[in-house]
Amino acid sequence: MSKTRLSKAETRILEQCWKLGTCSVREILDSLPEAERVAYTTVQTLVYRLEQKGAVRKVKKIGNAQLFAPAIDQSEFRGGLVRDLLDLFGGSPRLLVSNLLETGTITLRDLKALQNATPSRKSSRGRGGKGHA
Amino acid sequence: MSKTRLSKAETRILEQCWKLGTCSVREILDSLPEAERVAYTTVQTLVYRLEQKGAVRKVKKIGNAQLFAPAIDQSEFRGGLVRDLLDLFGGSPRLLVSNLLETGTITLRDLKALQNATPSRKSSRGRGGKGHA
DNA sequence: TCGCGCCTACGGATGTTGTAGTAGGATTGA
DNA sequence: TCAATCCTACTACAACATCCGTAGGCGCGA
Repeated sequence: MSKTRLSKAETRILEQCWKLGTCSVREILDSLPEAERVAYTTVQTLVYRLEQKGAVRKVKKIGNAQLFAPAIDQSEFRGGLVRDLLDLFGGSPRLLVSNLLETGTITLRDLKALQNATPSRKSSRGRGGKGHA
Repeated sequence: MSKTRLSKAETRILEQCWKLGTCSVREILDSLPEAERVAYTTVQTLVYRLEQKGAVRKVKKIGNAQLFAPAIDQSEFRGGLVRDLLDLFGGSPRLLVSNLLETGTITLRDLKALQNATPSRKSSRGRGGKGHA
């Protein structure tokens, strides 16, 4: 699972699912900001495709409305994206962060803050957190 | 420029161009690892599209073979990718680096090393060419 | 000069994505 | 009970991406 790539629009919908938790097509549609409003059936199609790809799943039926819930974890998903991106950085996360620094996207101050905020995991393979990759 | 998004396959070809420098379609093809080998004309099409998009340009003709060279800078290109990815991290580079840390993709030690390696970006424009890690 | 092999231009089959319409079943308020 | 709603399933379709084939041009060695 979670191996299939999601398109831009699909990702957008999945994001709303994360935001909303268990939700219906209508709720997703309504949660989209004006500027991104599309037709009900458009959202429906995207949700459908997300289900095909295993990114969301049907969890319940209320009346005749189907409720969906994200089937993949946000951080798991992000991890996949990062991995993809990393490929383009020769697999070097350091190069990636370097780029962030070079372009001023992130600052040394940020990094420092992160270090302090990060529970010093000595054994980096700890796998103690939420979810699972 | 460098505003046009490149597809996965196109990016793959562009990468080879960066690796090879000025090169012909055939050279690109030959440089692809076995596993990714495609037809000559496929590479040709992709190179052609890269040219359309301004990512490579014709630089010379040897015999009847056209030589191409990358027209956009690798780090410039990467910057765009990072920006895209960042959108999915709520625009927060810190979240991104956080993810890197959480997943053990990068370590605190790495970060520290980067900090030391980074000239406290007041003035230095680290225009370093091919600093491969 | 000829033919062979490599090159380019063009075209096309197939798949994916974005967007949405329609038909018809289920739900429900009056 | 009935019509107004809302939902799902299916279909449509254009734009784009991927991958490759063919036709014909060009350069070079025999």
